[in-house]
Amino acid sequence: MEKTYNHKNVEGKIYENWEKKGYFKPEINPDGKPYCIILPPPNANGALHFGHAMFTVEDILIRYHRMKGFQALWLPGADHAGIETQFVFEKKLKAEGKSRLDFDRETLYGMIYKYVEEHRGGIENQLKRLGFSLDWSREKYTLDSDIVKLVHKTFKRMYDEGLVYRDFRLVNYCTFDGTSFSDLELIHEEKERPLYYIKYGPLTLATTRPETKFGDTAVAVHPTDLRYKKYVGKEIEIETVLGKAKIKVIADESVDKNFGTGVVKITPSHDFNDFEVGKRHNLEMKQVIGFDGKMNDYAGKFKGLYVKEARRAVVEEMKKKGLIEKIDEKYITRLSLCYKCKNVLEPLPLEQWFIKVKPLAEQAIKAVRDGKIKITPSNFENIYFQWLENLRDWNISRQIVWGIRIPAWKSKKTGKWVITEGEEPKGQEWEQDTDTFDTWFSSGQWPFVTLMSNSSSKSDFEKFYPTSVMETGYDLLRAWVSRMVMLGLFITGDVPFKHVLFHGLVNDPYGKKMSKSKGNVVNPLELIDKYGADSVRFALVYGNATGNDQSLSYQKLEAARKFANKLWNMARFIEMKRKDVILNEVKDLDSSATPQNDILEIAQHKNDIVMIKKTKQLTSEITNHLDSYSFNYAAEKLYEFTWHEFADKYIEDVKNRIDEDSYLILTALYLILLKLLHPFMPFITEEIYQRFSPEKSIMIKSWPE
RNA sequence: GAGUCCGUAGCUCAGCGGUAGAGCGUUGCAUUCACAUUGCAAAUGUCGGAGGUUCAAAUCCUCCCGGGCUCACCA
Repeated sequence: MEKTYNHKNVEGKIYENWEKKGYFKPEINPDGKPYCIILPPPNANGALHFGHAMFTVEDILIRYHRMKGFQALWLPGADHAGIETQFVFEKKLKAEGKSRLDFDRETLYGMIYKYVEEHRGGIENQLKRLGFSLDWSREKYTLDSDIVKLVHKTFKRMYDEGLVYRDFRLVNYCTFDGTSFSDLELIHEEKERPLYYIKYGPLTLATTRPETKFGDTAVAVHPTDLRYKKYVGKEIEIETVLGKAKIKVIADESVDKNFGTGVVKITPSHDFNDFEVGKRHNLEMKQVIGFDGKMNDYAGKFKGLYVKEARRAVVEEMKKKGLIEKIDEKYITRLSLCYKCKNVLEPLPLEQWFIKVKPLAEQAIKAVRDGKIKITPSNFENIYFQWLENLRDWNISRQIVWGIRIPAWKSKKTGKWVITEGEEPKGQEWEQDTDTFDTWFSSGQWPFVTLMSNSSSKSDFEKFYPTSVMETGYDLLRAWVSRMVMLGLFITGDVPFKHVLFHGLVNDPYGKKMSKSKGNVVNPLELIDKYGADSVRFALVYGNATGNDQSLSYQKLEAARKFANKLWNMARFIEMKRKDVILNEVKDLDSSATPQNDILEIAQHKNDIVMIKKTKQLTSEITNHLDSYSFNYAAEKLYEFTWHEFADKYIEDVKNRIDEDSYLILTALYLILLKLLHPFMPFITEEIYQRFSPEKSIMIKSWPE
């Protein structure tokens, strides 16, 4: 053996061998109980980042269970990542001087599809570099035709059961990206925005958005506000930038008497609150801002101006006409921004498909309350409950082409909608909805659609559903995990997973969130090159409690690398002593004839007996830690024991009194350590193991007892 | 505005009711006999602050201070 461990000579070769032998397939343990984790599908177009590297936790669980003899399935997949990917592609188009509007739907979709296909293998190879024991033969993609079919089916069934409806209402619309977003996909930002006090005939009201005044269809006051009681129910005459007009005064509970003047303009087409007020009072909807972000006919001479320009122009005009009483320049308002392009989102009225979430959320809450799903760390349960309890209906229509097109068809004759499982309805002329599903609508079905669509093994769904654990970053609790619970329960009648396990984020060495814009992103692949995958994995797990964020630590990586080297040299010592003590050639040092109990029988020396006991104790500790998802405890304990108990004390002791028996005991105990370490550091442990026990793999039914 | 997490050795973090821990760093000594080293030993903390509960609190409760993250349709 070489004097130091060199991961570069080992990792690629080992992984290739594992795959070739089919070790990652659950079928290698045909008699075992099923154990299944579905990999959170990375963006097919993306690159490896630390969120993915944290999936190490899943590999630890899978390897541990596989070693224990479970039929362990870790199912990989990739997500088309709708708006995310289309956004990247449009940027590319822009760089080439083109735009999405230059292409028809099919062409654009085809181009993005091809573009993604070119990148898709990348992320998969990167996951392999981390040593992940994923069953690649079962890999799925959200745009696979069988997945799409199942997603369509879900939508149809929800529609048939009254959970899907089409409605005309305000959506958060990005006029730059040309699509609406769900409530989750917004960034809220506080900004200084002038608050204008505008004269409306005899009244004065405060607003940050004077340019929407063309869409006002009422002015509202609080029902108990004595100041304005005499106006309620009447029409008042007002002077506007476009001349004289009349407007109704209404009374509504939602008005805050203490804000501004206690008078609000009601613009049902451009404000969420006003939309509700408008509904209550049967107000007319006047849309004055178009989906292109420009003012339309209602704005008179301001037509064609972008919202920002229009605001400036309107304010100027009002000032001239003496319609502005005062301006509070320091007013702080909260804006909703597009999470992709950071522009201000416009609430615009649009017909969309919505999912009635209440009945689904109730079931999802119940599943956790009843303990059918456990969440670790448990404090995330509160966030889960809180969100589901206050959930509003889910807008699932996206006005982009990159995604699964909604199987809804509108009759050209009657204008009525028909939902199918994907095929065009017959009989008359139909027009398909041009929108696609919110990405989370398909990924929210991931656990059951992946298992159902794996035709290679028809019983995957029966066997592995509900899956054992869903492990992911806590940032996906709402967008993804809660949706999986809701949709999984709805379609299958059972929870999609029994346990949710959250890991934290990996920040940069200074504790700052890694982001491209800050330029502090570290590519895990570089670290794998430098320290080896085992060390990266170990460093991510060691010294960090489950679910907590951590800062990338080069010291920790270095420590893990040294640990790997230590492990290597322990093996080297054993290898070197082999010839000295063993007279007859022993090929397989891990012969099943020397499990712990048998060693105990040949053990005579007091120190050997003690060490055997200690190792046994260690084994049960590690087993317990893994069963309770305390990966950091397990890693720390293994590190401590291997180095400071086993190497520093025991090997030093045996060194001076080595004979055939003590050698066999030492080797057997060392092999136990290797096995306990294998889920954490798969490459080096397998490499060493195969040197001691050729033709075998450390990962098959080898967990020590 | 609400929620949530964090504040423990120089740094990064474990510990979460019973005499303060790890890694890295620091300081000695030993060693090249498995270990581009390793081993042995040492130093370092009123466990963010103030109250409270308890025989006992870094650990539970309350408040405050500092930092992170998340959520939220007040014009």
